[in-house]
Amino acid sequence: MENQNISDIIEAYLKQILAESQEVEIRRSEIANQFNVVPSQINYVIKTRFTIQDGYVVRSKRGGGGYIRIEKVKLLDNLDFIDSLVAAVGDHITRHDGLAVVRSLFEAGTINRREANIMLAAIDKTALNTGDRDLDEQIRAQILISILDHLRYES
Amino acid sequence: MENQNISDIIEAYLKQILAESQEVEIRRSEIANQFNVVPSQINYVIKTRFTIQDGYVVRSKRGGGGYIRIEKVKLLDNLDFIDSLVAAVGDHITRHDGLAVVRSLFEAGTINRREANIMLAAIDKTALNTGDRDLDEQIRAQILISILDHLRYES
DNA sequence: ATAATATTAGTCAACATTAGTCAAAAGAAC
DNA sequence: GTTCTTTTGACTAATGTTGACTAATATTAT
Repeated sequence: MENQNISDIIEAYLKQILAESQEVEIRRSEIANQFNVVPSQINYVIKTRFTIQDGYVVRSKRGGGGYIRIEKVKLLDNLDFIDSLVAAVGDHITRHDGLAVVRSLFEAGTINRREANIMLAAIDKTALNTGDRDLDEQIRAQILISILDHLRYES
Repeated sequence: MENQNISDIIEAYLKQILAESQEVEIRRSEIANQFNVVPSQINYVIKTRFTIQDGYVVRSKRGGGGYIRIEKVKLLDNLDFIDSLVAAVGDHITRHDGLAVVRSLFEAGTINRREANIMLAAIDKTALNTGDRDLDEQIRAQILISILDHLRYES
């Protein structure tokens, strides 16, 4: 414990605030200054220690009055299931296999029919049609994973 | 909260009036004066926060007795509403404006919070990140229109 | 009526102020 | 000493602020 690196210390600082208040809002440069590190180290801390798998959702805004907001969310009981689907999606997925992923979610009761239809609309050939099949499959994978990550918690 | 930018404050001021009275009419220079900004900042606030995607219609007149009028759009029925959103999306749309479209659907009651979050996940920067901004905006538009078309006959 | 002037709002580009990305360098763990 | 993690900083991107210039409309003078 006496040999903590600075990232661990910043992590602990933020989590201490989160233990009491559900959400922290910081100005990146202020925290960087406070701990005497470069601003981008705050991004590193967030990227490695405040992921959705850890139960945190991060939003930010640039420009005047910009901020980084970290929110503690309640993770659902479906983590292994979501993890397995994320793994199945990988970094490329065909329409056919994408449909199977959505169907799995529906059959598991994770999403209802309306939600399934929205997902399908987002990944069907109307939506994804760049002319480059490989690119379409890549984007389809990213869309699915982005949605799957949102299904990990209540919002 | 402690360090809001002035544009957010002006936005909140206008929306507070709109919450009670359906329509605001301002004199640009008066508001600029009241908040101690240059007049063109009022245009910036309107352009970034009171778009048709957000559900607002803005009319103005120059010259003596000039004004800017902001009206919260009355949603006729779902179909016209979706048509207007499809038109607003066009063939390119930024994340900012895409978010406004989803928010409008939510506020209109066309979709619920869960559905809104799925839509947002499908068009956010995690999902669309090809490295080519123009392409991202094109795909974002296609995804939104694909979903909007589904909502048309589902609801 | 027409022209000149005054009074509004609109546009656009420069500048300012934030956060994000990425890869190289440094350090720690094994 | 090889690999993984952390630290750093140069560059990028998003958003907000400002002011000079333009455009539209109304009012006043002729």
